[in-house]
Amino acid sequence: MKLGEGVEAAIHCAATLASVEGNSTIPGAALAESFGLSPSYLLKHLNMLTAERILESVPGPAGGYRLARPAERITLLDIVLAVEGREPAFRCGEIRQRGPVKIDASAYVKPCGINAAMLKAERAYRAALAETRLSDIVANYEAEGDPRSIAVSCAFVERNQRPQKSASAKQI
Amino acid sequence: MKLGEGVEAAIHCAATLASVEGNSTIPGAALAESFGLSPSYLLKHLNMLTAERILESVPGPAGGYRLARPAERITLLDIVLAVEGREPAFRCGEIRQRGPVKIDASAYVKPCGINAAMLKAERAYRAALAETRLSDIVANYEAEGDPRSIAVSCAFVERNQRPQKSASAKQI
DNA sequence: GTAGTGTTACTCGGATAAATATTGTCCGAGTGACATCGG
DNA sequence: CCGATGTCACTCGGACAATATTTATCCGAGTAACACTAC
Repeated sequence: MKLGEGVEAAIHCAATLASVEGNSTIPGAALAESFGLSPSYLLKHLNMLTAERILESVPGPAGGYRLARPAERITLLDIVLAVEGREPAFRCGEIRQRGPVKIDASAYVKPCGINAAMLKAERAYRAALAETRLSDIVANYEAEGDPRSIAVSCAFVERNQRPQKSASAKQI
Repeated sequence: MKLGEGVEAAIHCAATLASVEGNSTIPGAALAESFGLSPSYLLKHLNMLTAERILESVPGPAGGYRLARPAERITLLDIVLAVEGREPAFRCGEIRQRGPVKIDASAYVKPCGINAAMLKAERAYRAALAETRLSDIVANYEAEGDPRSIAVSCAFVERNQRPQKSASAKQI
């Protein structure tokens, strides 16, 4: 029961990208510096977000990342699943069948009750994450956050965002 | 977002121990053989359950493990936390403060909104696990499970359970 | 026959290696901006 | 002065190590049962 450290970085980056205007982009290196992370490693996570159609990447000079769709349509669940993988945390290895006493497989057609209970809990977890949209995170930050912190964030975005000419982005 | 494989083994072992009568015990080696696991490794997990007062261990010949309290008072959350640790899966590293632009720490007294959302989801996860008691697992298995599988389980318990003389167990 | 005693075999428990996943780093492919050159 | 073109610098993307965590194994400490001996 442990989430990778990259999840936190991915969410922060997505929240930052939600603040850029229009179709501008921010380079991954700038995001990494903003959070004190290794640029090369952060790209790995941003890459996963791009593969899941949450971010779009623009190559070349003045390139970078931007949200692939409005922040209202991106949930925390989308980001967590993109970074950590879609498979559930609890994987039933069906160890009840691995004992020395072998009986017919037809005795195990019903799903393991333990597995069912664990998956039910995970559904509750994912449902809670799906309730929170990225726009909620940004709105809450702008409403409740400290003015000084907000000023720093806005200055960072203003300084690093790079406008794009064409409205359509690279679609892999 | 990945649970260790030992969680599944721990829950299965606890469910098996819930079926023994009185204060009898089952050796860890027998449980390991029952699920096709390494005996020495399973003991590591059973040890954690013992440290958390979920199981009791009886040393010496005719020793083994048994539940430390009735199955009605043991939840899946108890077992998961014992094996995986109590700390939450999402640990906020406060990377928002680690950027090159340093401002006063008083700007970050309010908890990070991202952290709050992630912890809220995790509370939902734990609440769902806390709703399921070990006795529910056993009852569901006895009601819905295949008769052949139940027969194998009962035979295993009958064959490996070892009655204890004293009613009080070792309290570490 | 019964109580005491020494041995023994069985249990758990923690310390020790191997395997795997995660984290971190590096270099290459691709692309658009920019400067230069020609008309 | 305007357009075409070649170069270049900047971007992302995937391949390559280092570290941390998880998994697996081994050996030792402890304990109660058992057999044996003495009474």
